[in-house]
Amino acid sequence: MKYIEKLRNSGLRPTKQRLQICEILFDREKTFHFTINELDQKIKNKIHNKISLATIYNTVHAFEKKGYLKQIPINSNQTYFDTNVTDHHHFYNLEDGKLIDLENSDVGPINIKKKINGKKIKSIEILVKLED
Amino acid sequence: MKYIEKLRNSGLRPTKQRLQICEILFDREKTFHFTINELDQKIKNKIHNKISLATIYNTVHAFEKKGYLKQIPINSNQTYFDTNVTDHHHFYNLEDGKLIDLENSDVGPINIKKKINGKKIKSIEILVKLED
DNA sequence: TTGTAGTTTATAATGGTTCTAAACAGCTGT
DNA sequence: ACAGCTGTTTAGAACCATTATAAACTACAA
Ligand SMILES: [Mn+2]
Ligand SMILES: [Mn+2]
Ligand SMILES: [Zn+2]
Ligand SMILES: [Zn+2]
Repeated sequence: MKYIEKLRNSGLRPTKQRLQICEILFDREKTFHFTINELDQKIKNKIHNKISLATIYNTVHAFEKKGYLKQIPINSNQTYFDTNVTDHHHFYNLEDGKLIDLENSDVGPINIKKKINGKKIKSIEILVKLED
Repeated sequence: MKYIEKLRNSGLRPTKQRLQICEILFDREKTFHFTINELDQKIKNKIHNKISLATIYNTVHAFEKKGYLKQIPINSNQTYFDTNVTDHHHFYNLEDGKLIDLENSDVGPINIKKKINGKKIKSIEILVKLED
């Protein structure tokens, strides 16, 4: 399997559950934006054995900590995660709650003129809300 | 009281509780960013009668609906609200979870080049995360 | 003053997330 | 191959911000 090495190199044991979750999360062309519940549904549809919800939470947080996933700041009752861990921006479709990536080339240069003493910028994220 | 008219004009009855919450929220020079719990604490410190937590939630949501407050998209276990309802951006201090306004003059023009068919942009918000 | 609709309140319910602790499984050394 | 260790999975409980409930209360118009 292609994820065994990746997990081992991160200090994570390549368990059956983690490998299956890796396939669902990372075997895709495009960025995957998801909530834990959406991931849980995808797992139920695509694999035959059961993975407990606790394991899904554990795995997502482990992957986040290792830098394979990141959270997206959205006001929702559920936390959104992103398989695209590069610095990038989002469209947020208010109708269906779905996210679309904006690559850096899709956005002109951002100039933050204000400075805060003793602080440095860690990230700059734009959220563009869309309506009909 | 200066808020009685404002509330009546919005179709909200100017109750004692709402007027007291108005004073805490809006009698200030600068933008107030807060969670429900922080507001609850401020209320406990500044007024003598009790306002139930349910009323605080009800009032904040009523004010949000009327456009006197808005939510800020932040990943936190609590929802953040903002008394500055204009379109503006934020610094987010990761150390203490505090928000600082960025006026539009603090940020250069933002150019979103990508278009989504049949959708129009409702808002553009930048979140600048700060670290030491 | 009286009626009505809007509001407040204590309390329960909801639901996403985290915790617990016992069973289980991957890995290292023998 | 086996033992032993430690990391992982799991069901279920706990947590806690938020929302729902429904009864008491209140603003206000008639
Ligand atoms: Mn996390
Ligand atoms: Mn709301
Ligand atoms: Zn993304
Ligand atoms: Zn603000």
